[in-house]
Amino acid sequence: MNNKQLKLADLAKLAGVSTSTVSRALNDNPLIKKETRDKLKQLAKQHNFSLNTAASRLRSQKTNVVAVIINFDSGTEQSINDPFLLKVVGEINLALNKQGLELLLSNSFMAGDDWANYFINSRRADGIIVVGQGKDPANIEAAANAGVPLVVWGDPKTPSNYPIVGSDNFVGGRLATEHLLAGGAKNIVFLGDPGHAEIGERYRGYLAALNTANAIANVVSIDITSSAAYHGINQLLVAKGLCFDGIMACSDMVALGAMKALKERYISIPNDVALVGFDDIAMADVSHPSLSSIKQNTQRASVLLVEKLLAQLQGQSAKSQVVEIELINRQSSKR
Amino acid sequence: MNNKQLKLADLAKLAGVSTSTVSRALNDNPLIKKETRDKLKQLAKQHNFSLNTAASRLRSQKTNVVAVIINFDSGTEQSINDPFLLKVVGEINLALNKQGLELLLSNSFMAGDDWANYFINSRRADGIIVVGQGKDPANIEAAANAGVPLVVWGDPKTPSNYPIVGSDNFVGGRLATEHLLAGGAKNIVFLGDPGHAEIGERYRGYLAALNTANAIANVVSIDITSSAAYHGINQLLVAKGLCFDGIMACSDMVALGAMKALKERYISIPNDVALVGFDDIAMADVSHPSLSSIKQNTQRASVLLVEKLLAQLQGQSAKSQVVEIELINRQSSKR
DNA sequence: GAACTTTATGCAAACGTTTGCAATTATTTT
DNA sequence: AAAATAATTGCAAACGTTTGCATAAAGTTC
Repeated sequence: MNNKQLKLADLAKLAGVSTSTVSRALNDNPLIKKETRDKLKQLAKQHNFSLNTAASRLRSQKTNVVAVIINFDSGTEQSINDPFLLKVVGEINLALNKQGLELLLSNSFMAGDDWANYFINSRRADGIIVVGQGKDPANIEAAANAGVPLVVWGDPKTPSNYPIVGSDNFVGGRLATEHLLAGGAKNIVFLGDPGHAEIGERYRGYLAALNTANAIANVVSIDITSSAAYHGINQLLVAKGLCFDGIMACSDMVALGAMKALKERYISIPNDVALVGFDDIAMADVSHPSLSSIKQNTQRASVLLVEKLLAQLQGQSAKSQVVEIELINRQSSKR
Repeated sequence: MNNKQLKLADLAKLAGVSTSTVSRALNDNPLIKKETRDKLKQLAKQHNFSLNTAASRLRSQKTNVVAVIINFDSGTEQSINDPFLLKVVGEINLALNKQGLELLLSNSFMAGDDWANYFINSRRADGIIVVGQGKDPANIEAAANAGVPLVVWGDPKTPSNYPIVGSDNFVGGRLATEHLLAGGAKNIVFLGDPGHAEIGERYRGYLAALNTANAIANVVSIDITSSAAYHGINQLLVAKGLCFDGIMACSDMVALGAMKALKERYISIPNDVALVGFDDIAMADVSHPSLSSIKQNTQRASVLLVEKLLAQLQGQSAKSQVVEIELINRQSSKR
């Protein structure tokens, strides 16, 4: 390795041109003759040169970095280890990279409350992708009002002055519930916290389906974790016995926690209780019985999120958008 | 929001001091009187000021950013969506934040082959954490030889000139196998690719345990994905019938894929075939039967990784370190 | 109270790019 | 062939911090 770090000026000297020319060449600026551009790029590669991004960012006021914030409700035990959220982050990473953008992974612990300040004013990033609306949109709204390029993964139907991309949670909830009803379930428990935006929509979808079928709602409001679900269902069984024959879970992790509780009591799935989850994480297919689920198209959503952020970075505006969902029919609901 | 972005000089003018004083104050430099420091910090907060990191990085030659590279073998289908890898990233994120460091999430697609160049020379990050050794350590070695502060999550026993933190895979493999043997299994399949460093160690642990018990080895070499495991076990069953009564899987995802294949054929777990996985991901506890597994202490490992990286950033050296593992005994191996 | 040490602050020069504008060269038009 | 236009390249001034050194103020010693 070279002892001292090459800079633009050194490269320019080597090539016998000015730094401006090299800078432009490396940025593929058509002002520079194609021939010269290619020669300089090759020289740079040859000498293992790479631009100092700090200097570049300082001068150009652009970072090519996007901050991704995993946004938790303060009350939840749901953590950065949640498989679905991490899956979304993984997909966003791929989508960003495809656009030549880098991903600064962050969370409310680092960023504090004033995201505009922490990320944008400080030139850490050009824009923000928020994963999860949380119960309190104050931070997001503040950032959006400050004019920060910002997109959110969440419930697209929530009125907002920033674009939200997410699944059609209402339809998802309805589909799942209708599917359970069609399978013969009469007493379907909704397992999850309707106070959370996305889950609230799923809940309303659930209610709509029940309403059409003249069935009665039954909510067990719990935190979005599998262990909360496990305990929630356990408690319900202890308190009231097997008073239900279907569960619409607000997430697959929650569904799996519920399944565990049922299996431990030798309650048959799907015969005694049918179950549908939400998210279609890898585990759903591998669990036994395999878990029927509403599949969220995270890949498509991630591409959309990045597109909409890019649009904002270029001064255009962007709207919320719903991503299609799909019922994945597996064993846990088969009758 | 203020129309124009405040800079250090503006703040200095407001306070009636020089920019140097403000800069030092905000960096908590003891050269500045405590009283002045506090006053200036408060002023900064009041005006929603935040340092331009681009300028700061340019001048100070430090970024406070760590690049995390998810390092895949080129041949594998294992993806950024792998729950275990993402879990590790999540833990590393927390550990970094605790030290005031930020996390640039990357992968070989963005970084190319010359990591020293892409991350360090370009001042994108001060150091690198590589998650996964991959089969070919060339990129890692090149970066380490270039003097880049670097740590790796992987098999700590692999000889290297860079610190590797990871579980005691040999002992893990041995423990798992001994556990299966103790449960009465005679023909234990090792499910995984021993060519991979970490898995190779697990395999050797498996062999050691078999050796002591005079049992015969049987390897089904597959990619580290649950679907590869599913198909691998299916094929084995088709080809040779139920020729085994135990499976030591190289990961939980792999174990879950195998379980699915077994259950579909109504092979009882653990009675006909006992199973132990590796990683102890969330799913292991939630699956049915719950999956016995070798628990990797990712949290502790992440803290160690960050510590060792920090040491290198401060010019000290750091050694590879083994993190304790633990057998989590669940239903899939109960006899 | 002069000479020194200690403490607190300011001056000004970097850090390595990008980019508006000027300058040069090559090409076309008259 | 001169004039006008187009195509390339270079000059030099930013971008907003940090930091070595100089300076000023305050405290200590003889």
